[in-house]
Amino acid sequence: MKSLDIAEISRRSGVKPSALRYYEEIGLIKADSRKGLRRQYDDSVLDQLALIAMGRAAGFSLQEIGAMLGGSEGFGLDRQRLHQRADEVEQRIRELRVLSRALRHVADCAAPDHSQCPTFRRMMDSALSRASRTHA
Amino acid sequence: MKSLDIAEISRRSGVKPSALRYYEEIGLIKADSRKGLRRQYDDSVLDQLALIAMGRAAGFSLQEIGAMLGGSEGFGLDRQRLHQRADEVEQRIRELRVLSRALRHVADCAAPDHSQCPTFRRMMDSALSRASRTHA
DNA sequence: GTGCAAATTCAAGTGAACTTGAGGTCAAGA
DNA sequence: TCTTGACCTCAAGTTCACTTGAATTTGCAC
Repeated sequence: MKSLDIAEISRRSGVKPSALRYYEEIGLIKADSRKGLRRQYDDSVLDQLALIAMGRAAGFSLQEIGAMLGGSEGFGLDRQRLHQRADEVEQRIRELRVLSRALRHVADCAAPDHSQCPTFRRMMDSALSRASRTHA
Repeated sequence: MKSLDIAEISRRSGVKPSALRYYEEIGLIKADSRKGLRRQYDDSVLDQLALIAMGRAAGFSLQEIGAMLGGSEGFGLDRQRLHQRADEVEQRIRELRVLSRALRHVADCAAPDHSQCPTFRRMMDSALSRASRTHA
């Protein structure tokens, strides 16, 4: 359980000190002690920060992420909700796979107008039908 | 090539009229005509909007998305860059897979402190080593 | 002990992506 | 023709996630 200062945490996580203070302010992470005024962190915050970054990448707000990670505090940890969140992430992954394929298609296909291309149409149509179910 | 009004586009895409006007303002989409003042859209904008939504989900800014989709305008379309973007999307997908597994793990694992759990540690360590390569 | 680079707080500022509101226009149905 | 509801423009406001700057404090190398 070694203690790391804010600069070290910042260096290892890629998150700026100002952001680390902000995360603390909104209750996402905490420094386990102070050396004078200076924050000292347990290295487990590195895990937390990695999860936070992934959560952000998945499109969750910091509040939502806080609810997921901090759920264990004060007796919470809604396991069903967590699986639901994982489902959302997997849905997002499916979207991104379509996007990746679409980008590569556009990069490779000679057709000037992709809306006519049957391959492209097939991709978009399946994406669109899935999307309409989502925001319906 | 049927024309749809802004309400219909909004309904089918899930994007609010105000956002559609905003997208037009920044050059992401365009209405192909006006009926009086009112915008009339070609239904191909539905494809574009779906791609925009996926791009947003992948974490790209509207400007970046504009550069990807609008590249064909005025002779651009950097195919290599597009493959590079697809690579980025696939990297993001890998992150999200880790997140999904981490969430399900936390939901299912009885351990109170996951930083001790070897399964969890393995996931996080691989994620962390990949992350450090990214922001190094 | 002295100096100073690096930390701290707190308030205000920033950029992205929209939304809202006020005031005006107009297509279409009764 | 007249009404009316949906659309328009343009400026200003909002939220989120931070960043920046000013004023202050302090751990640590010398």
